[in-house]
Amino acid sequence: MFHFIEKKISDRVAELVRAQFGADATVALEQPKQPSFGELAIPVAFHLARQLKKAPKAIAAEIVAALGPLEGVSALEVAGNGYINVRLDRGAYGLGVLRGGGESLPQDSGKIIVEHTNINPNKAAHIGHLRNAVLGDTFVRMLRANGRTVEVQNYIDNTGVQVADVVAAFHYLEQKSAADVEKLLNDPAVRFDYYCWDLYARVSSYFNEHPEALEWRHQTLHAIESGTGELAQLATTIADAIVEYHLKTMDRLGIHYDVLPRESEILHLKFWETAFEQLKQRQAIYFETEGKNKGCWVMPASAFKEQTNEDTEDSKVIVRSNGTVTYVGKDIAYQLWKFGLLGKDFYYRPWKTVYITSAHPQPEGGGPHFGGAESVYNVIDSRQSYLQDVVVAGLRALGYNQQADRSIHFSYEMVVLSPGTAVELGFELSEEDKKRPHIEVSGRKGLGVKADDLIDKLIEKALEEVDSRHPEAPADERRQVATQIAIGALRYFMLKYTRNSVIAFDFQEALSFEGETGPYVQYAAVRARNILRKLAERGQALPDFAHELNQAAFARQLAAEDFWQMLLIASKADSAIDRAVVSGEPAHVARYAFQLAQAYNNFYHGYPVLTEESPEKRTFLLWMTGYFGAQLERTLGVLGIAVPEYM
RNA sequence: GCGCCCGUAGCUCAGCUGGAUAGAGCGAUUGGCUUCGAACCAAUAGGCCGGGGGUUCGAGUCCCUCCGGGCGCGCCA
Repeated sequence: MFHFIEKKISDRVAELVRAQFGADATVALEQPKQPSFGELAIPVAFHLARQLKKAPKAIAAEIVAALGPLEGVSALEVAGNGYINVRLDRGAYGLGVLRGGGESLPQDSGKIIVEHTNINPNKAAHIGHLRNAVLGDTFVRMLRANGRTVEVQNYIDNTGVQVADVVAAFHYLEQKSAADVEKLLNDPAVRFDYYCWDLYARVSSYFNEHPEALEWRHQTLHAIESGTGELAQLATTIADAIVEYHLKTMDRLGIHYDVLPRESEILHLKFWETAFEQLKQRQAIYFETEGKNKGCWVMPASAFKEQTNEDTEDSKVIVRSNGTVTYVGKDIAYQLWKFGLLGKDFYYRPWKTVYITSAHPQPEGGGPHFGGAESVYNVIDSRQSYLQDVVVAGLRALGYNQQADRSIHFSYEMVVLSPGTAVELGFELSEEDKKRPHIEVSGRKGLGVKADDLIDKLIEKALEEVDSRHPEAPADERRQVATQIAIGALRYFMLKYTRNSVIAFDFQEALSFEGETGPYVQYAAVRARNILRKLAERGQALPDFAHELNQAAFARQLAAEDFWQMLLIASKADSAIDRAVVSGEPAHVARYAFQLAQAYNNFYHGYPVLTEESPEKRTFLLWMTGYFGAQLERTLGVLGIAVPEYM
């Protein structure tokens, strides 16, 4: 509702400013510093002051005079040095909310692809991957809540070095056959992704000590690329198994995908070759004949760097002198496909719970269509921004400027461990590491907190609490509630930080259920439900709000400043989500959820609903309870957090 | 060396395209359960917004510079 009014006023003022002053000022609305100033502040007079060479205060007064009465607005006041403060008509506003006025505004504008998770299928997922997946998934939910059409992709690099290393480790280091690995996979006593986690760390350190063993990697990569032989078979088995583990881990967090595009298909369907032709034709890349990049196809640095000293040394190699393509090259091809610009498509088949790409036509034919989006968000950590710039430059060099503008690197900072946490996990730190403010999570070193371990730990902690509060409840139900709380805590923890803030992971903070946490918000939602449940238990029916609450009743009840402020906050969900979408910042939604919960907890504490004696007030309080509850649940839904039956 | 990010309360972080008196949570101190269950609420203390210049009617926010920290800059992905 708030968002609706906001837009209406903003549009109206912008129109007037154009007509009255012939100026094109952006009419952004602000929240007044103090609630007593009103509900909205329009600072437009300040922006006009410079152009018109007039005092802001005078301009503001002119605008107010020209504006006349506005629907839903009870007063416009010039305040401070030139603010226009807006006071809303409380009765009309309350009634508008009750009638569901302007809640959702459908605004579809073409398909948006969001790619996230993208974990190398060679080991278990860790907290760094969790941040990626939770950010991506929440952004998807935000977009959908905003009325957009979204396709979720999780890219699987099943033919890369990381997979090859684990394959080599099984084959050369452990001397295991494909049958042995198969046996290991089916052994219920073995967590295969955890096994690979250790194995990957082991082989990485082995490579460090025995550089000559790197030949294993080359052999394996070669075998994987040819797609035949035992090593290739082993790679497929391992990568598929690990991907399945990742899907299960993410499923615990409520994270799902539409399609899993795989590197192997990009290879076999020759996506790169097609892109290569385009790049050569448009002269986006050139064949280097001298210098250190001699014999390579390179992209000139001027394509992706702001300023360049024309030094060819800065160019980015796309095709190596041995004829193989780099990761960035493949990524350009993949990005072209996402926009439907490659002129090629994958084949798809259902696999587990999603669609996965295939190199061969499927018997049923038809099938789903993926890719061909209008804009693309790649959720990738900020360390890869340089490479993402190169990919975008590739699109631009091909003349796809619009698509380049709509290729968004949805970047975020990494998750690191405090030295204390690293020690707690049983890692031995070098003297150098101990001095550092934090330690980078490293799959190669096997240094990190595994996603499933953290989830399990959170569930156990939540379960202790649930057990002591609800000993009478069935055990499986208690576990269900504890799981929802644990996931709520984890998702919120990953979302409360803005994207470009480094998260220094700390168990104590992550395991907290109090204060600014997911469970705090869940608790508020549960409390609202409890009141309504209690009402039903007493055999009382919910009033017919539309019938019993008219504008005058709302005006009377909302005259109380407390109620008015509470209703305002509760009605700002759309506004908060929209702002978060525009700024690409899921943390804004998390923050709003917390503020909403705070407001509700105040309401809950200050105004006993069921014992209220005044009939009108009681009806109003019940309505507020329902509305708060609905807004809390909706916001939590956008955050991917469930509301437990009880807490 | 070049590029990007960060520096705000003891700790962890917000602060929307520059706007009115800089905010939360945790921790600390104090108070509140008579079940709409306290995973809560209330109150108090705590700040040269890293330093210095500048732009502006107005700067935590923009520009320059310095200091401190992180991350990139491969014919790895």
